[in-house]
Formats: sequence, C-alpha cells, structure tokens
Amino acid sequence: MPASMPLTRAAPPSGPPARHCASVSAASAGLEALLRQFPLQRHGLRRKQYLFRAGQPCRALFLVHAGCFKTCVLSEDGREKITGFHLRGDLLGADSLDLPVHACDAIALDVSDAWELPVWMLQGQLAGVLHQVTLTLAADLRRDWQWMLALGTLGAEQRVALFLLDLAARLQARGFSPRQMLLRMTRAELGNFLSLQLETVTRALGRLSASGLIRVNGREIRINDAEGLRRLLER
Amino acid sequence: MPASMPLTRAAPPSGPPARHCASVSAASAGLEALLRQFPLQRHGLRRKQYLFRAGQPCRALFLVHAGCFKTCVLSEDGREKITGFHLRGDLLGADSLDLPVHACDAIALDVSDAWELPVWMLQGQLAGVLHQVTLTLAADLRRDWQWMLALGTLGAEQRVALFLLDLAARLQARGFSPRQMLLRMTRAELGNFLSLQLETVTRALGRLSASGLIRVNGREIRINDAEGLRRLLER
DNA sequence: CGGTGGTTTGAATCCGTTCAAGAACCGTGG
DNA sequence: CCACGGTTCTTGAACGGATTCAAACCACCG
Repeated sequence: MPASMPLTRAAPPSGPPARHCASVSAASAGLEALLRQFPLQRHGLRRKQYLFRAGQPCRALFLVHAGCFKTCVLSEDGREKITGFHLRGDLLGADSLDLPVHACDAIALDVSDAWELPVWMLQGQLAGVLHQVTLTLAADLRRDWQWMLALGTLGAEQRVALFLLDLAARLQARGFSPRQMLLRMTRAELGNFLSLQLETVTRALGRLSASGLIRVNGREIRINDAEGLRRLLER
Repeated sequence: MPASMPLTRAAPPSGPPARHCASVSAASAGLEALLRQFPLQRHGLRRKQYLFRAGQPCRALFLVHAGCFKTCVLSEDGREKITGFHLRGDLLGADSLDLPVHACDAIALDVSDAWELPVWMLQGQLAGVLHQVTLTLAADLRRDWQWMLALGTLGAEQRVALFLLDLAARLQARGFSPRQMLLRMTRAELGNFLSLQLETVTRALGRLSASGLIRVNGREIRINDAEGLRRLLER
C-alpha cells in the first residue's frame, strides 16, 4: 500500500481553494472567512470520538476545519441512519438551532479538528454569521433532497457511483485530487448512508471496478473514468 | 362516497389550533402569527396549478394558508421526487433562500391558498421573520432526516403506516380529526414520496386494511387503531 | 356514452438482502 | 518481531419483498 495520502487529513490543500460549483461550499466558505478573524475554541478529535451527541444541550455550532465527520440520527427502537459525511468547511449542529438539544450525533471518522461557534455569538454583532447559517441550512436541505431522489430512483451500483462522484467533487472543491481518494468510512457506514447492505456496497464497488471505471483497493479508490460513472446515472 | 369532508380544505378548523408536538408547526405558527398583521398578497390556486417552478426567480416565500401542496425536485434525466406534502402553516420556498431561482416545484393538490412573503421584506424590519425562517429550515431538515431513516430502514407496509400516522398528527395539530382523513394525493404520488411503486402502496394499504388497523375507501382513510399502527413500526 | 386518469389485482421476475464462511487487515501486547 | 483478537472486507448461495408487466375495474367528465 502506498504511503499515507492527505485527502481529508489536516494537511493543507496544495491547489487553490474551492472555486466552482457546490453552493454548500460557497456558503460555508463565506462562513469560514467570516470566522477566521475571531478567536474560536478548537476541538481536536481522534477517530470515533463524538463532537456532540443527540440529546446534549446545544450551546454551539461547529465548523469542520480538518478531517471528516459523520452525522447520524437514531430512532427510539435503535434504527440508525447516517445523514451525511462532512469535510472541511461544513457546518455541524445548525439543524437543531430551534431546539434546546442536538438532534443528531456528530462523530469523527478520522483525526479531525472543529471550531466551536457559540450560539450566543450569533445573537449579537455576528448577525451576518447567522444569515450565513440560514443559507447553509437551505443548501443542506437541497442536498438532502438530491440524495432522497437518488436513493429513491437509483440502483445499488448507481448510488455508489454517485457517491464517489459527489465525494470527488467535494474533495476537488477543497483542493484535493478528484481522482484518487481514501474513504474514511467503512462499507457498513457507506451502506447505511446509501440505504444498502455492506455486502451490496462491496459488490457494487466490485462491479464498477470490473468494468474498469474505478480501481478499488480496500478504502483506497481511484476514479479512472468519471465520465463513464456519470453515464451510469443517466436515464 | 360520502359528501365532501373538510380536512385540508379551506374550511377553518373547528377545534383549537396547533397546540402540542411538531416543532415545524411551532415555528410556523409563530410565523403565521407574526405575518397576520401584514397585508400580504394571497394566491388562490386550483388543483395541479403551480405556486412556483424550479428555475423561476424566487422573489418570495409562501406560507400555505389553506389546502395542500406537494413540492418536488427533478433530475436532468427526468427522475422526479416528491420532497413533501404541505398543509396550512407550512412555509414553501425557503430552501432556495441562497439561490436566485427556486430549486423545486410547488404544486397545489387541491383548491389552495398561499400568502406571498417577498424576500425584500425579510431584509428590512422583519428580521424577526427571517429568524423564524431559519428555525423552520432547521426543522425541515430534521424532518427530512426522519424520512430518510424511515425509507432506509422500514418496509413498504411500515412506510405507509408511518405516513398515515404522520399525516394524522399534522391534521390533528391543525384542528382536524386524526382518525378520518381524505388523501389529497394519488397512489403514484404517495409511492413516489415513500420510494415505492403505486401498486405497492395499494397492496400495503390493502394489507393494513385487511388487518383491521385502518379502513380504506379510495382516498378516504379511517384509522381504527393508531396504536396498532405504531406497533408495526417498532423493531 | 366513450375517454381519461386513477386504482386494484394477479403472476413472473429481479435485485438486494440475508446468512454463512473465509480472507485480509489492524493495532496491541507478549 | 510475530502472535493474537477483533474488526473489516469479500464472496457464495438461497431467499424474499418489491418491481414489473398486464389486465380489468371504477368514477368522473366532457
């Protein structure tokens, strides 16, 4: 196996920062720029550590500064659903802005760093930040809709292909390579997010690999033919 | 078929307005109260009419005042997904607050009435309203997560049961009967929302009906045993 | 009336799940 | 360094629930 790759690690991007597409990034980028001048508390986390838990009082939002997080909701009877994977620039915790407690868990999938943004700060002079938060909420909502659409209309192989394309685009927007990536999540977590069993994820990756569109080596994935992946999603 | 029932129709609720649960309603109720004093333009719509379309410039948000709407997103290759059904008090259009154009279609499923809330109003003295909008966005996001969880972990019968329970609760929160309801959407629309085929919806309703938990007569549904429906969802 | 859109029902098929087993990988401690 | 236990990943085979395709039915409306 090759030496460690940066990707979602703390190492700064080599290329220029986000430039195009994702409105999520656009809003979040604005957020990060706005906050850079304020002295915020930083939270360094290791794998599997919780940034916050559902039910805990939510006194702050968190901006992912490095690493990778998953957020997941839990039903009373123990069913769990991962609602998203989050990279640098993503905002966590805004979903429970109208609640006294967090509505989901946020768990580091890797060595990660998050900036704490106390809610009382949003009330005061940082109303601009609150507005930014509103915009990221809207963008998050639309992103969820896109995944709902995908999960409701695409087969297993297509879902996995879409996930890889989406992740590649997000990595590229952060200055990383859009072709070579190292997944931070297990097959089970990926399956949970895509509403598939982990075995199905494995098989889908296997088939994509067999058709030459990607190369798979455990969690290390190389996209050989992004256009081919996109073509899989049509119709 | 019996005479027309009120339910989501324009007729005012007989009982008291929303009182308990749904945080969505809580936030929206606040919104409606806030706006009642302002002279807003009203839009009366008939079945299948568009309140707004994806791609249209979004100059305003809309508060559902009467009737029932569906919102749906569309992929380039024609796949469609209904993201929600909306009753009185629900806010439409906030999802594209950070965009110049709407991101979804909003279509009346029934004779409906919506209040137009121009975005420029939100900038000025109505900052309080904007804050309310933020809160409803957060609540919407969580609601989406709940449905993602449901669609990813529940079978067809369970999804339909959950939908009926959810709709019943929302109707009750608006002063209507939580036992007797008239669906405003087709089996196909329901199936689309629940990520099922329309035939599957029909069969699921049939099975729930056969087990005595509900009574089905076309779009007219009576919940005989809400607790039994809830029991279906456990585990 | 015929036509249209919506619903129901049946039968065959298919895709993803489930269950089971084994392989590969990882961090840890002897 | 290697042995170890636990986690993660892969692969196979059988199963099952939802889909697909087809047909008939119904209510409503022009």
